[in-house]
Amino acid sequence: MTDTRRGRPTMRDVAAAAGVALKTVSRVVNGEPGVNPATAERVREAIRRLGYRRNDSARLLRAGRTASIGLVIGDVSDRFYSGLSRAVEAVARSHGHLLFTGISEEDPALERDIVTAFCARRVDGLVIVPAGTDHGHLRPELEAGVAVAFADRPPGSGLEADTVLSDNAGGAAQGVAHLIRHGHRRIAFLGDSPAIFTARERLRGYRDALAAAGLPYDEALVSLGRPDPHRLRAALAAMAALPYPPTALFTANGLITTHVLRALAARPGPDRPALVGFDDLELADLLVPGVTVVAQDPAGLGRTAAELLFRRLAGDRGPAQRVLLPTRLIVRGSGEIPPPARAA
Amino acid sequence: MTDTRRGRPTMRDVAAAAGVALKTVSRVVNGEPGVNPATAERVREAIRRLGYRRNDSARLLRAGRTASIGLVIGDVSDRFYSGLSRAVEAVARSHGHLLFTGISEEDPALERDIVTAFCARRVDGLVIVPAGTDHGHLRPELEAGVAVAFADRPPGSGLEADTVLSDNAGGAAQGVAHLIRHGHRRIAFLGDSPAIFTARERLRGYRDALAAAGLPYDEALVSLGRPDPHRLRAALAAMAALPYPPTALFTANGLITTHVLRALAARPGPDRPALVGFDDLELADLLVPGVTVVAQDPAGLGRTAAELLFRRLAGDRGPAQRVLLPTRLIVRGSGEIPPPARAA
DNA sequence: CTGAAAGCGCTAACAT
DNA sequence: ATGTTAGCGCTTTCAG
Repeated sequence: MTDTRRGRPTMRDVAAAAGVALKTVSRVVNGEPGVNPATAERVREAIRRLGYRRNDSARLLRAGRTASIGLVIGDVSDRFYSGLSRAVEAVARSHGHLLFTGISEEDPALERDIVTAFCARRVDGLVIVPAGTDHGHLRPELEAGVAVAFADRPPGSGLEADTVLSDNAGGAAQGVAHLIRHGHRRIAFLGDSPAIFTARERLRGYRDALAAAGLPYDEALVSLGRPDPHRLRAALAAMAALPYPPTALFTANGLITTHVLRALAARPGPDRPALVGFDDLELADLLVPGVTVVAQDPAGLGRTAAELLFRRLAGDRGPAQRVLLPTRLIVRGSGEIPPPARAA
Repeated sequence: MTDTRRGRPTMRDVAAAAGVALKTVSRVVNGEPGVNPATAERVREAIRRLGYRRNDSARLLRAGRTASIGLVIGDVSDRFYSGLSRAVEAVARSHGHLLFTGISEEDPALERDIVTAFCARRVDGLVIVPAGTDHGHLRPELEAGVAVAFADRPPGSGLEADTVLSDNAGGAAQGVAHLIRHGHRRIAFLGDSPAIFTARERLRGYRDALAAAGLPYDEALVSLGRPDPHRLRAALAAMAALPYPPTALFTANGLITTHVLRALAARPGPDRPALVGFDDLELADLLVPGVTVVAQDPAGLGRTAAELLFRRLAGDRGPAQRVLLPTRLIVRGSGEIPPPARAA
């Protein structure tokens, strides 16, 4: 009732109320030594009466940093991104930083807007899962001292920055080799658009595994493009109509795996192809057969990227690091279906 | 090379470089009228040369707001929360606000810490999915003008604030009624701890549906507690050992549904109970049978809460609103299994 | 059209 | 032990 002054009480108000100087209030608020206990109590009393809370934005402006970092991802509602986010948030918290989250919808222009907005707020650092391929606009920020770490995909345009990736090629190779080990010789690859780094890497792993087993690379067994149900159904139908259809499928990301599983369920046949997917799925163990996958570690990507970031913020000036996180093959049944006798 | 002055260039630097006053730079940067085009060009040139970017944190300190809001959720890596987050982010963006995300891990103390940290930064508003039951600490913030909206669960301790909820009781009643309609008379309820608002509400819906059908409420068929696999398996076993075991299950949240599905899969019997779950699951359509669920709309909760928040920020001083969002029954098979003949 | 001065809320540096 | 001054980077008066 007394304080209908627009807005919240400031240190100045507290000082006036307690009959001391501004700086004394500051000392009490920050627990600095050199304040007479009685005075301190008077100040605390005033703080309580006025409901004073320190304004950290103002404090940090003075300090020249913001104790906040920005995270840019494609879509929180995706399992992969949300696992990554959670880890970044945890690391940020443990370092006393707040986290801004921005969603790029995998749109390079939007990603750039978000990054710009974060930098305008002077975030101390950025963790980016890049949608764009040109990150030249970040160079001035880097030079100005903003720490940047990339996760899941490397930055474009030769920017030097810490980067944490899954072993996409190795994981895909592992998955394909698993199918080969189970007797398959005609293995289809259903992947995302080759414009996407991880998609290219996984395709590379597929080719590596084929080559290592002395199997030919057959373009008719490879379909790349947006993870669209129609496109995938058409691709599967085309492959099924081949003289020697594939006996196994490698689906190169989680969304593709689910769409393909739906397509297979919609057209149940006697010779169900084996399937190994990249990315783990919730309930994958409850499907029949269970879905064998190459799982990556989204939380590990986020945690590692954030930790690299804070190492930079702590003063590390070493050369940019590139960390590769291993993947893990989870055997559940779908990848162990043998090829039909006549096709083996 | 020229500018090794610690930190980034400021308006003052630009002014010096362009040979104008600070205020003129401010005018150019903010597109204010009343600057001679030639002068403006000189300023722009200096901005380019120095790589100047306005510091929004400083600008906003002056403006007395932060153009940011805080979101407090239990766990981004949960489907429900991530859908909600995504919606809140979108609304924040559309209003030119940045979003801080804080993860409470459903821990009231942590929630409070996060809220306090957000308020110390002077966020303009908060969207909270409350874990705590006491939100008295928010009263001063509300009085200071911070807008607050609650989502999914109401605030504790009689705080008056906009709240958006799912129709938990109605949805649960709908799911249970569906089972009753399919001939079930002994329906188990497997729910979360009654300490949780949504768990209580869903239990209420269960009882309502039973009452509406003239069926008795049998405590032996109700199990409440943490969504722990062991606890749930034990509960299911105890119910199966009853003289008249349940012929259908209502699982009151997504996690419980998945644990129960796993338990049922591990012990396949002839008389598989029907099942309806609260919360939709990814791949629920691909299980056999498909999982019938009562789906809520996490994005709707987030969007609505954020919109209410921005309405407040736009000046709405009306009484606190409470919005109830409908749920939707999705029929997929598990909820339509009839009771065994002898039990009907 | 342009600029000087004051101040947002706070802290660091220096008095007293 | 306490207070004064200056200033973080910007915008809002108000004067020229």
